[in-house]
Amino acid sequence: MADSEKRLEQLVERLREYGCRITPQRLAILRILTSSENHPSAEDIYEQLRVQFPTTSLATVYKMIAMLKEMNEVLELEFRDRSNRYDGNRPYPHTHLICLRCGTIQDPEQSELENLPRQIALRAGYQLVSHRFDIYGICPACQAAE
Amino acid sequence: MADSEKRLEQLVERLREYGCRITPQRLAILRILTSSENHPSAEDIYEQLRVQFPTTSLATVYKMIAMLKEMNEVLELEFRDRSNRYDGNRPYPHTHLICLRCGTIQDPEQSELENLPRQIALRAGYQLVSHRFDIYGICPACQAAE
DNA sequence: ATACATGCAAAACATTTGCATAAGA
DNA sequence: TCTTATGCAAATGTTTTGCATGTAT
Repeated sequence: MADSEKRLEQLVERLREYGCRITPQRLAILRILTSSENHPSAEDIYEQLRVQFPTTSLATVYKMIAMLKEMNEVLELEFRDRSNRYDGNRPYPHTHLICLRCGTIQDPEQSELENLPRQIALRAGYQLVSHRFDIYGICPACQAAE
Repeated sequence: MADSEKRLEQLVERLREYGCRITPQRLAILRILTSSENHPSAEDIYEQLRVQFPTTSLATVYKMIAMLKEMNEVLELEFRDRSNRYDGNRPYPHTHLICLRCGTIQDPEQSELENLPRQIALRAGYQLVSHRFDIYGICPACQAAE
């Protein structure tokens, strides 16, 4: 898909500006992140990475993610009871639909949250930094399967 | 405060119905939870509990929390990078304002999310279970202090 | 009396860190 | 060449679990 290739090039450029070396492992991680629509976990990324780099480690994946977080180029969705999940295509806060059965995370068509986070923050005197809006439920496929 | 006492009695009643024993430790944990406006962590609860029960353990706190979660009588706000935080007064999903500097968690006056989670879930064919709406920023006190 | 709760210690588990080796620039 | 990245192993920190002892009912 053209979109994910464009995003890949953009990320490579940003890494270069940032003074990072473009290693084959990093390129592969970026490719996995940008071509992924399903918010992979670090483990997911690692599994895919091992296809090309059988001796790679989870530490490499985590170090790359840490770097991308620092650059605000990946969105981290934290879960204490499972692995964190990552979105390298939309690295800004946005609404997520999360299936509690199969673990799928998708972005709904529209979300109309608009500037609610800003309004609420402002009203309470907070300086807005970020927000998180997750909707948890059972996805259509899991409903059909039960 | 009358509200928190009423909530406490309600919880004790629910525990009894559930077939749980009302131990002094459990009563104290409930008291800490219901009288707390600042979304304590398990550690916070433990520290307060130790005042009355110097030999108590974190395991006791966690086991009690697990029981209350099972009964849907406590809301757990999960954070991977810090401790989870708990709300025993409003055990249903609601909007949170979270200060990234001092860690305070408060509930905004009004939130006008209304039935947005339900609408979005429905539109995507999901069966709604729960949601999470967190707004992260810097609270007024921390802004003044910098 | 007896089933359930407590509290200690050890386990679990994702993520982070230290460090020697490897390899981009 | 020389600095940065990799990948192994060990550490971290919160939450969970096992089990012997204690206790509410």
